[in-house]
Amino acid sequence: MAELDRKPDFKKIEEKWQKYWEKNKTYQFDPKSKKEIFSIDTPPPYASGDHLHVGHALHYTQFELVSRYKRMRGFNVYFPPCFDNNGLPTEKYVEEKYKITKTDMSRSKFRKLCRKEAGKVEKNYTKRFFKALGHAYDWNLLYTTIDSESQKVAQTSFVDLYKKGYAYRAEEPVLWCPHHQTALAQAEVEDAKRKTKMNWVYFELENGKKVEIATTRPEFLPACVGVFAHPEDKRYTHLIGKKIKVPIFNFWVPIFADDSVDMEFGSGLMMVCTFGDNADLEKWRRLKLPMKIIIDKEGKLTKAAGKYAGLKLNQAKAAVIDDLEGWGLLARQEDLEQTVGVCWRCNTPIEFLPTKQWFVKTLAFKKELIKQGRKIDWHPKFYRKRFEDWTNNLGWDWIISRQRYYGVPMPIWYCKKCGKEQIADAKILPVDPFEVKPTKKCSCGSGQFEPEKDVFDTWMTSSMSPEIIIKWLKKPDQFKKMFPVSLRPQSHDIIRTWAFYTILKAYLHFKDIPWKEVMISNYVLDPKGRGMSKSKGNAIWLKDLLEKYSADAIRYWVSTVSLGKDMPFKEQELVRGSKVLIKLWNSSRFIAMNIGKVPKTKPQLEISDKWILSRLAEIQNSYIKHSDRYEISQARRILEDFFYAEFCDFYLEMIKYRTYGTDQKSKQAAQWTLNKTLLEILKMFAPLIPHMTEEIYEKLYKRQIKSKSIHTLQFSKPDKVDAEAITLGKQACKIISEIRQHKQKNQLGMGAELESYKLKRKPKDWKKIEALVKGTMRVRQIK
RNA sequence: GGACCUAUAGUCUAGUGGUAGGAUACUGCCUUCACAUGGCAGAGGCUUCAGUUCAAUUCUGAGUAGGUCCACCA
Repeated sequence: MAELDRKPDFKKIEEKWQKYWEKNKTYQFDPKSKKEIFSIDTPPPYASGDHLHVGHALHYTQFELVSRYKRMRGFNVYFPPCFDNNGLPTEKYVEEKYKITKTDMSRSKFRKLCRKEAGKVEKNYTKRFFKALGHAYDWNLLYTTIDSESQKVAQTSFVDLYKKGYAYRAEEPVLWCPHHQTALAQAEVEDAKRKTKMNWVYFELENGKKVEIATTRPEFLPACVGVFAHPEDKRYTHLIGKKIKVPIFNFWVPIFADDSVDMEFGSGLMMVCTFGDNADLEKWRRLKLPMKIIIDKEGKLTKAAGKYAGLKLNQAKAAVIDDLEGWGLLARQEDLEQTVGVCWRCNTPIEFLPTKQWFVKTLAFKKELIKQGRKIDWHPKFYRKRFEDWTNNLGWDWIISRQRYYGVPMPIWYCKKCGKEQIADAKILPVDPFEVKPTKKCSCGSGQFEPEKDVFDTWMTSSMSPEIIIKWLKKPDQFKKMFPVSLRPQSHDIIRTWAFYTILKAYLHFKDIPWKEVMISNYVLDPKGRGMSKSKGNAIWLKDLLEKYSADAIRYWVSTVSLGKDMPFKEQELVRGSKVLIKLWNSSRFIAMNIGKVPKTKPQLEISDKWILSRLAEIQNSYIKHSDRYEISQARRILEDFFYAEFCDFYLEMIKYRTYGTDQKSKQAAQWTLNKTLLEILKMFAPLIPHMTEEIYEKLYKRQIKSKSIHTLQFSKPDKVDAEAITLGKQACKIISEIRQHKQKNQLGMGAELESYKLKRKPKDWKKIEALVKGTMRVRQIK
């Protein structure tokens, strides 16, 4: 065995092996292998900037550990890297970086710019993130969400859904972000709390009397289409069916009765406008009220709002309140805590705007989707409930069209004459309808078409990620063999989007589940427990950590985190990781110095050897049991406890008197046991700390084992456990601790020789461990 | 309003129907013999109440606190 340096140079070791793995294609998928395939539907990181904080490191490393573990469990691992460079984030990134808006240039020019920028970011990510952390991707399998194969899959998916009657176009009020000026899906709307004012406004009745109506959105007065009261509200029953005059605008609207009105809220009278909020929309739909639209796509008021036309919503609100006050129509104002739906990207409150959009039928399949969800193994399992809650509560079909530039084009044209849509033939996909014309004439006979301007919702592509990674269209045989894929790792915030849409698509296309298992990972919070982000200024950057700690130490920290729990980031966890690495190095160094030539055949083992080998077997069993359930942190803890508290603290001390001594048989038994135990320990640590274990493997084992890398080895089958050896070993450890305490109390070094020692209590089988204890603690006589 | 998760030393974390294990920080002792980025030792802890039980930190119920999702939000 070769010797190890006194101190390891972490950075040098890391760079060396990162290069080696790349050059040797250590993690390449082997399509010819007969091993069972384990495929991972990797989450694509947004290539929209270079903000890499420890949260990303955690998220991506958590399942990267799994890929390494599965490889060593004997699977043929299919682990593709990927980037999401599609959709809004990229578009916004480019707009911000160049200080432009997308309308400043042509669509194709803008898209080129987006691709260029995304490409730069991807390179940066790869080098400074995935490779710097030693991630075991097969880079040949790289995909991005905007590349032509992904576009083809997304478009093919749409064409298939259209043919099956699951995709339809309709004009109706949709959730609208005035900032991004696009329609949004329900999943893209989040709640935000804010303070606002409740305004008590006077409306005038037909008899000239005034009544108060409370509203948070007086700017919507011009869109008022009715006033509602509860049918049992005695204050107002006499008004039902009569008319009421809207202040400032002085038009009359009817007064209706409806159960949904809360008598306690406000004055008990509710004004309904098209569309101030969900409740308005609901009543409009149910009661077929008229529609008065007073806002445009930018969130400005239209001509229908009279003198307020052209103002933005919040300006209009201020102006209306001013006028109400000036004319004595404002009874009073109250502070109010309000929750509003906002765009998840820009926090702009969403509005309702009727527009023509494409939808995918979703509401009709709620029951089936929940059934599909139950066929999938969720880790941890309680997240399945969240999927079901979301599915049960869905109120809208999925809007798949977006009014953006950068994204996958929708393969649709519209007849200029009759307006009928023509969907591209599956054979010509991917297609940009701006660049290609339909081959067929419209059924009305016209050959003149208008291309669809909208692009797909980014989830239209992402929801097909299992199909994309295993090449649904390019390699149908492979697809058949590998679908559903093995594992989807993802974070919990996108269960309602990514997980949901992926399950939906697999069902609509194949009546199947997309993956067998889902692994939901955590958020890293800052040390005070808040979410980490660049904008909050509390992010801890990976770059800074990598300057201070080794990649393996960071990976070690990841392996301490349990699934399903968000955790605040604590730097002290990295200190522990660094210590474990040093301990592993030093113990290996000690073994290398003492091991000499390893006997080829199994020698006659002594009691301490049998003890540590039995314990090793027990550890191997539970390590595998936990890892198979993705309980990486439990597996790691069991392994680490064994390595520290039994292997280093006791076994290595137990064999010193034998390796330094003259009894060759005893020495060889110790060497044989050391050699085997350390190798298995290294293998179990290998997925967690790949650089350090590879370095030690190279120095100590490469010559005796054929494998070029520890990472392509498999875990050995655990030996049978010798129960007696375990009991005796435990007793020996207990007695050794007792003698250590004695030496400590008497201010003796641990290596000091003792003439005699009297045990507190002699165990039953003392004879079997007497020599071991005496030798280890250097005591001549034990009574 | 409904649902889910969590509650263990200053901090982080394991575990159990019967004396709660470890890390980190703190204190003390120990440097020829792998390791001071070390070894050994010390001090310090089960959210509250009720129930089941010979016995509850563990099981059951309720409460409290924190986190999360959904609904409501005129």
